[in-house]
Amino acid sequence: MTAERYNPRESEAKWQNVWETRKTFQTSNDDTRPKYYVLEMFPYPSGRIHMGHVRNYAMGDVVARYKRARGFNVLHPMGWDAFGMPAENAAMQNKSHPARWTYANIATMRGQLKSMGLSLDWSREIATCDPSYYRHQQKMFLDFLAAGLVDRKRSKVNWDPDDHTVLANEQVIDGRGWRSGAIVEQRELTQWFLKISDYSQELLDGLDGLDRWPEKVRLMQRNWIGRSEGLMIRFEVDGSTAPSGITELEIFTTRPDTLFGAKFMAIAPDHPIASAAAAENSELKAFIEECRKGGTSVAAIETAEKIGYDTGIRVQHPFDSNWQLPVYVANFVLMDYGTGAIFGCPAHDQRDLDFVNKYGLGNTPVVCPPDIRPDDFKVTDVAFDGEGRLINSRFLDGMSIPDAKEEVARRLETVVLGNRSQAKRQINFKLRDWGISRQRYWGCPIPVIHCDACGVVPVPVGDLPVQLPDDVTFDQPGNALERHPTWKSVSCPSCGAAARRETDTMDTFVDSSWYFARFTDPWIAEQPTNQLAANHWLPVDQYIGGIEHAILHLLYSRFFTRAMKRTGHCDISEPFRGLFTQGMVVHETYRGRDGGWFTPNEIKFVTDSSGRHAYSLETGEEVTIGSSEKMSKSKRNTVDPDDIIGTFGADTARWFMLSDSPPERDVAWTEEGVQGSARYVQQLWRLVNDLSEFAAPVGTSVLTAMNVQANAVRKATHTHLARVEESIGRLRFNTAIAEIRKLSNTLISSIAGIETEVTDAAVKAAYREAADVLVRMFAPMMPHLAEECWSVLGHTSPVSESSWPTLNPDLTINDMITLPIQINGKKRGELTIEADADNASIERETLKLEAIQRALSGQSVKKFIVVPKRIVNVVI
RNA sequence: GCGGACGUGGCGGAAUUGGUAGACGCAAGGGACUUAAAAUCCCUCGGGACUCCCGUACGGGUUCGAUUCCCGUCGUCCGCACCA
Repeated sequence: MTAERYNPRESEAKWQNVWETRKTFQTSNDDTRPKYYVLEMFPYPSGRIHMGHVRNYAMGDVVARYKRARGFNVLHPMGWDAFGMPAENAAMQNKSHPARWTYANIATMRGQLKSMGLSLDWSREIATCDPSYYRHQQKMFLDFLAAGLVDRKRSKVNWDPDDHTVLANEQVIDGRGWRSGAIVEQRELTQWFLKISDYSQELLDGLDGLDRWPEKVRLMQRNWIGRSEGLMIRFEVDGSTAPSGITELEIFTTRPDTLFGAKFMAIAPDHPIASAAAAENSELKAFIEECRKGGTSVAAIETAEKIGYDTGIRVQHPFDSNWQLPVYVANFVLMDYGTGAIFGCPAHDQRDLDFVNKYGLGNTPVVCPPDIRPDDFKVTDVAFDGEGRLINSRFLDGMSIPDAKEEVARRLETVVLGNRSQAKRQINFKLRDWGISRQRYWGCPIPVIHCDACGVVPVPVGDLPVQLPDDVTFDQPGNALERHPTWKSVSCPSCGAAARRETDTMDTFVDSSWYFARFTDPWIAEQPTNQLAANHWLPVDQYIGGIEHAILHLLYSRFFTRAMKRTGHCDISEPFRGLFTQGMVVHETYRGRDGGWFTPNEIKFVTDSSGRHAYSLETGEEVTIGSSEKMSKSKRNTVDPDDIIGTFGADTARWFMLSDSPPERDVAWTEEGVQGSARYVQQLWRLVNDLSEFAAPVGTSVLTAMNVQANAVRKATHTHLARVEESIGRLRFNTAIAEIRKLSNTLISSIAGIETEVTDAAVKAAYREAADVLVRMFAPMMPHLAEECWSVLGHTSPVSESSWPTLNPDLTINDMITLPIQINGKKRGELTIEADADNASIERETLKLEAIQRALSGQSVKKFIVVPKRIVNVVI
């Protein structure tokens, strides 16, 4: 009866082979079952997989295996986000080639992923650095160009001085490059842009429909898109105060209601009027220089002191020709938002208030809070931006803010200034166009040619792909394509004259903006997508990845899918129907007295009455146990998945990753926790072996349970099955695991008393059912162990090919239930009664309870509250 | 500064979404088996003045009933950051 210990090393390799031979996880595009597309964010081939990958792919695999068992045709592919800077850095260090480094890493990591036993369709594997992938990206770039979705313009860009390349706005975090961490500089360059801002409103509206996305991510995208409604107003310039030719100043405001509180105008240092005025004023010129210098450094942004310079220019107030306002150049006004000019109303805008307090321009409140008398309302250091009624504003007095906004808009729309309305309603967005030019070698070449005569000429589709040359060197920084001796030189496709290839490559976020579509038919050579397959499989039903892509990747993909729709590559707009963002894997940190970090492998632990202590294995020195932080090389708190899988097996690693912590939260990797999971693997193995001896043969049907014991087993089986289904459905893997453990605990106690054998047919049938259900329940989490158990139970085909157990809802309902009885909301007793008892009998039986009688101590009952099947509350 | 999330035993967390707070696990303590260890099994495990009372950061409110809803305070974490 005692089975040998389960040996994960042998079993896992064995079953991985079986799955591969049987092509269990290969997915056909012509399958009539309902489709389900589950995808985890594909990895960057950095070298080896880390615990974050293990967690991400374990979760995706549970979903994939569960949905497959439930009868869906599941698409679960894997690929490589293979272009990018680290490959070039590695090539530079090793005097090698980025491709060699990348493909070697892919081979290693593919092997590691396979050792996890993931139910992936490897026949669909893609790598974005492969010409068979990026040629299609080039084709789509040309289609986007033809459709007017691409722009080439000279603009101020974020320059990363370490990586020698440009970064998109989304890739600048706290003034630093997202990858290099270098402080980003501003440079003026001609760059390629994808016109994501054309879709600002659509991308914003689309968020409302993404009800299976985390609210947090939707909010972040909403803020990033940054819609605001307001009014563009042109102020007439007093010609006697301004350089010649300047007649008006156009501003954007969301608070036209506060126009009578205006104290000054402010324009950005790069504003054309500022430049014009600076041409005649060297002091102003110096001030503008100063603003530019300070503008981008982290320190300058943090201190954010508001400084300004009065240009001497004066403008007319739109509602009072006798009222003039001074025009300042101010460092806090941004040229690339709105018109690069504002009017300042200090009483109701903190920034403007700081500014006037510094330059002594005063303030006039024009919106009065509801609970203050207008005469008493003064603003000194804190601007008021709440609700209220208009004051000190002539014809607006007494109005609400929305009414006043409307009134100002209505009036100024009808005023004509220089042949046009003085004001027009305007919606602005923070979202900027997506700069995709990168001055790097290891990326997808932008397929255009520059001809002196014809300008920018697209590469003819027949000439695609524009392939990266192999003979490149990385002995110096910068773009290897730029210094290649011949690659650039081509003849113009249009006129045949000597011309130059574009040497910029695409941002790697372009590569990841459509890979999910390519997976639906990665074989098609003529087109980026097979429309039929793409429209069938997309959107991705469940996408799983890290929160760090909340804006970058997830916003770009939403845009790119719309652009693909517009250019006829697919017929959907939203790529990801359901999104789940998983938490990080964290680990304790260990630090020696000298501040050096220790890896978990270099530590031994001692727990005594004074608590848990860590000591260096080598020197015996006591080491400080620090907080749990994201696993990182710098803090040396990493654990290598290979070691774990080698020691405990993939199932243990997967199980541990899914238990305890809710998936969206960080999980702390602990040695004790892993050992707990490993123990459970053996416990299940013993249980299933025992059950196989007591259970009826495979295929014995359980029609009726004829006795109490069989019935109890069946009820436990179906009750926990129902909860596991519910938990997996909500991606609550931790509670699914708790329910599986409850069932196995129940079964362990149930068979504990059995001495020799079971003779009762009903009980044998119930154990057969319980064992078969149990194994299929944990199969998505621990697929290898499940296969081994399934086979012990006498099944001949793999559990990965069998269907999910059928729930019998009748067995989750009890005839008798136990209701807690409260008196005035405090629990005083319990009542066990028929589940279908009516309220009258519940009340009658409640009053018979001794504990209740005692608690009542003769007082009369005011009210009886019976919540069916939940609780009884007696109010006295 | 603006926006958001969260706060439950020694620890990770659960609570059918307003109905028995602490499921499941980790750690710890006690015991059995063993020459011993590992493995395994059994018991205890929020606090207390222990037929009862207190307890879900703190203070209030709504309710028959609040971990859950509302208001305020404190704390932690995250995102955006001069966006007019």
